[in-house]
Amino acid sequence: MALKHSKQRDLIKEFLMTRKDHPTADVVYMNVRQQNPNISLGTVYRNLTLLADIGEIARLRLGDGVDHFDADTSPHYHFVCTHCGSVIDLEMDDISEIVAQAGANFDGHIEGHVTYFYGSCSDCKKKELSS
Amino acid sequence: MALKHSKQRDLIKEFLMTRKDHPTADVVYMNVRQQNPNISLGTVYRNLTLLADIGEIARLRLGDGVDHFDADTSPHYHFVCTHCGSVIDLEMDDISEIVAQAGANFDGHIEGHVTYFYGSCSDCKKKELSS
DNA sequence: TTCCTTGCAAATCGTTTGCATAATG
DNA sequence: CATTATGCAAACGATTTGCAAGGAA
Repeated sequence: MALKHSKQRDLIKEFLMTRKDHPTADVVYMNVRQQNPNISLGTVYRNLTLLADIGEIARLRLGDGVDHFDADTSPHYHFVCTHCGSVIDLEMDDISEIVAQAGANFDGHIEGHVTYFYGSCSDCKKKELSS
Repeated sequence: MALKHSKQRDLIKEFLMTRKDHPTADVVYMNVRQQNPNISLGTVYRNLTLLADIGEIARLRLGDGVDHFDADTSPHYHFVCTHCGSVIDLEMDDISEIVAQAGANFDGHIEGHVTYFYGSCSDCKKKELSS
């Protein structure tokens, strides 16, 4: 299972690093195909999974039934707009103390947590007000 | 769209109320079929979705690719064991102040958040130690 | 040459849906 | 009677996988 270089994998990672909007596998596929029209969707999925497994990218499960991917693996939280589906990084203080709170009355071992926020993004909020 | 009574829906809700382990649609189907062998999986899905939509049950998306359902709709948090997949209720203090923290530097409107914790449940933790 | 990676297509899996029939109010 | 709900099977959408061929070390 030694990792070998692959042009496709490089392309996928490079593309992901240019985006801050947490694209899905399909969006990655559409875009990467412009550089390499022969790349297959299966290859995109395989590489996204591989990159996520080795920690070079993050896989986001945001309850919309589709996985999103993020080249930014630093700890941060996401906001999901329930109107337009956009996924936005939040600038907020660390809340990892909730892990300690969760473990206080629990006899297993808590390794981490998944948290995301939802509501209306600023654009959709404006549209609501003006309608 | 007036709701009509249905024996199947009652069965599903009753079954769910007897369980604290947050079963999936398939588990509901398997069990409810013992009372009504003719019930179809489609009916189980339709009713779980309906009950979740009207707020009588909660749909849990815990990143394992399968929806779980919970008859307990009171606010509480869940723990997911990454080894055996079990889903357990946590007894912990309210952490909804994280919504305010998330909104501090955000110009959209945050309506809520999804949070769950993961790690090893007490049983799996024991097995790890003894191996 | 070894064996990891790809492209392609078929397969999987959870979930949804169309339709004719049955049950409810 | 007007409608909602059901059973069945087919359809779906996202993701995974088997396989033979291609590419990296």
